[in-house]
Amino acid sequence: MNALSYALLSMLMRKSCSGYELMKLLQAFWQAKHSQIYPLLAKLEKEQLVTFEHIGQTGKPDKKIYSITEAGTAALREWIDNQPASLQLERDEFLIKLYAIGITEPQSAIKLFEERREFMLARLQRLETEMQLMESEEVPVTSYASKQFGRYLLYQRRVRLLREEMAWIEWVLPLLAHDPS
Amino acid sequence: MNALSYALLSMLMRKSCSGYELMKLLQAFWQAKHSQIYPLLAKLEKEQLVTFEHIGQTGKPDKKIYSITEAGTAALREWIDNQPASLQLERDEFLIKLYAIGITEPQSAIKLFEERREFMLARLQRLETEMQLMESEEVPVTSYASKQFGRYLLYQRRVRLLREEMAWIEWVLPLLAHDPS
DNA sequence: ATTCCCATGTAAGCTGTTACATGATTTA
DNA sequence: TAAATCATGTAACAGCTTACATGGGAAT
Repeated sequence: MNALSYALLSMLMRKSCSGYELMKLLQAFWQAKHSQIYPLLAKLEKEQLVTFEHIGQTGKPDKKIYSITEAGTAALREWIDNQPASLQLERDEFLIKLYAIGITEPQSAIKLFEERREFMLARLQRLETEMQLMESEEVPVTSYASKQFGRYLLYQRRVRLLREEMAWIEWVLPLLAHDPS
Repeated sequence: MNALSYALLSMLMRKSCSGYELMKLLQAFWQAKHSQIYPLLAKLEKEQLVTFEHIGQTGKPDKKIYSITEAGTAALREWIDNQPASLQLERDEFLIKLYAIGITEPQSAIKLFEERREFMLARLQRLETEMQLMESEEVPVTSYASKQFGRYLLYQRRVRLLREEMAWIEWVLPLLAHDPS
């Protein structure tokens, strides 16, 4: 059982999903390609941590809707409660470029930051619409009782971090523009 | 040439380092184990993007000090200027647990967040001492002219994001504590 | 006494990406 | 007409982790 397995189980706690849907939703906090997800779901099904139901569709390919089982729920709870939260890694090519920013012309540096700002802004806007959707649902998501609570906290964190990165970019840009060289 | 190769070249632009030192410094923005770094350095040396000098030491193992070559510098600049900054991924097991936080007792949730806070606080303090060290150096790091400028911006970003995550944790904790259940 | 730091390297195995494969419907 | 979306799967390869290997000096 690797981290991605638990990420899938975690998603399925909120609602039953197809592999395709899981791939989309996972982008928010544990990016994975379909070629990794489909075989893993099959493995989890073999281990009876999830089950699936075949859904025939017209005009679209058929799909499998996966649900978490009681054994799956137990395995997930066990992991959350007892496994130390070890792993935490970041892979961001922008940061590599940033480190060696002095190697380029100031113009290139400014371009790099402006592209980053556009990218982050687009992300932030997508996130904010998703959050509004979440908050407009019947069941309030802002209390521990809600099944959406964890997701809500996760999105709050992402919005905060994105805004902070935007603020950092706005702080950096003048330092590049007013360069005397 | 993968991203890690450019990360190594990027580090070597600032100063020549041993593989061991590179591994330590890389933790700041592109975590990699020594078993990945040493063979890659050998490969970069074969391609003449870096050179090394053998340094004999007493009481400590000998080491190789790697330096970036002109070809290496050119390759790095080319990558920074012309390759679109695609990749950006996060792998944080805490976020998986967060998503399914409703599955655990509020006590477990609180424990999870408090551990996260301690971890982040320790990181923040380490970073802040490193930043003070950087700022106390003779050469000012806060302008484009400095070789440390990129590193300084990177650390500024990290401090900001860490502080924001701390603020988020402080915002979440009361929501968990004042839970009516 | 045990663990950590320095310092480099190899081998086995797991994780993750890219490419191959299929195919109707919708959007640009 | 080309590309994107939905939807699943396999195969080959690259990236990354864990374990094996060595060994003195310093700190706990």
